[in-house]
Amino acid sequence: MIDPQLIRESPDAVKASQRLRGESERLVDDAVAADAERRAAIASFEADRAEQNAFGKVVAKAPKDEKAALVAQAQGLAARVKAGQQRVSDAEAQFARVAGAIGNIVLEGVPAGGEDDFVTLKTVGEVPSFEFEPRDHLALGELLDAIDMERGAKVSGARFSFLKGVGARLELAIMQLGLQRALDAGFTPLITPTLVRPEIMAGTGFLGAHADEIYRLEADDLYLTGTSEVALAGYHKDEILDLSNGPLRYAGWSTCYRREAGSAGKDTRGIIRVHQFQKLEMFTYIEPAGAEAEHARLLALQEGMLQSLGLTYRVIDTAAGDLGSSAARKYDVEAWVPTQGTYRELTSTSNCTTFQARRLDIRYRTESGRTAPVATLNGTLATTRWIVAILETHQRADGSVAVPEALRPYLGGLEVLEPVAK
RNA sequence: GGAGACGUCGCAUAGUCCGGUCGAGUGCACCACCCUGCUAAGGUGGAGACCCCUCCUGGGGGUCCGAGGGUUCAAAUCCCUCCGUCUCCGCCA
Repeated sequence: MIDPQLIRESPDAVKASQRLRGESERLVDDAVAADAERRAAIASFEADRAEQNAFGKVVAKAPKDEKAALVAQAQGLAARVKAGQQRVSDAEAQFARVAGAIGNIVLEGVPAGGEDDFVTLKTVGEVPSFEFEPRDHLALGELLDAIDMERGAKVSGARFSFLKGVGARLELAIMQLGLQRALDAGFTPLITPTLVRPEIMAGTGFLGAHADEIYRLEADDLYLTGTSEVALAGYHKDEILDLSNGPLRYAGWSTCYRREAGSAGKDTRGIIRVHQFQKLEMFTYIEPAGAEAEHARLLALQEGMLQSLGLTYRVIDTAAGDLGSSAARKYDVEAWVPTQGTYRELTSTSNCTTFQARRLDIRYRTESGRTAPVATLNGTLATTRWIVAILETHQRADGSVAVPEALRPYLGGLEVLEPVAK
């Protein structure tokens, strides 16, 4: 939810943002109208209510023989109050529906356009060259006996896998490395629930346009989360946070579930796009003024991880049309995947400014003692998909894979992953 | 899964049986001032959140007793649904 005051006072700014996203500008006019109706309904109801309250006191204090007449007199007033109350709740629902459909105001400098209109901010590392025909991550994973897609399919269906042996250890090592970096940067680790209530899912903005991406357990009316961001944002729902000692930073570790409903035929080979994976996610609650600096900080932590793993990558500034509704700006870090000859997303970090917090009613106390919505930011620190880039980048002619130094402590000192004879 | 108890404006509680004087009392913690004087006690006053209006360093009104409905002129109080917490029993890892 964007700031209602902004809709009222600067509808043109909101329209400009909608234009950049390629979304409806008329929604803004509708929201302005709904807001006016909402306020008119409230003013009218409250006047009636005040009258009723005053009258109620007269009735209570009246002598018995006058009560019956007064009660009869109050009935009309009561009917008016009830109708007014209905009008208010209708008007508020309408406003919430219309205003809620407006995406977050994109930040200055975000490129206009859709998925392909991103701007590359930088490219780091050399594109690796091989004196042999490089194998893709699944071929390597099978040589190493690290990835088993066939049995994944047998047990759970397409886009499920078993990580086995060094594959399983590699996933844990990546996660542990990320967790250590997060701890060093002052984040509090959280292992989060992966099943959440509908209002948490809706509050974090995941039940909008991409609702069909999400698994739902009908019998229990719970959703499986596609990222721990959902639980991390819901964690402080309805709270007034104390940010006087600085922002709150969490590192959420969870399994993530995605239906991949719209991606039939895309990335069908290997573990690039699967229904279930592990992810370590950073999440920050901060005063709005510090949000952009924090965004840079999250991005720097992500880059530090890729650098430590010896990966070649680029950083892109996602175009407005490709932002989720909660995000005001999003940077992706994409690693070079040799056998695909392209960069693939390993991390994503979004600045949601106050949009998400407003919907979840998460506030802090300003210096003047008032409450105001906080800003929230999130960013990936490690996921299962990283295995793809690591295996392919560090492979050798014999199918073995050099372990990046940063990971070795988490693999019992292992320096090379060797093919396994089956 | 069965049975029961409970949910009050930071925390702890009163109030609910029998609807109106609850515009929600009290204690602790908090803030300001006073008194005293020294790591404390006492006194006085003030304090919450949200929304609307406004002649906007202020004033006024409304809403909030877990959430949502209902009954009523009037609901913390009566009724219904839901959510949550606790206790006991059963079952399972």
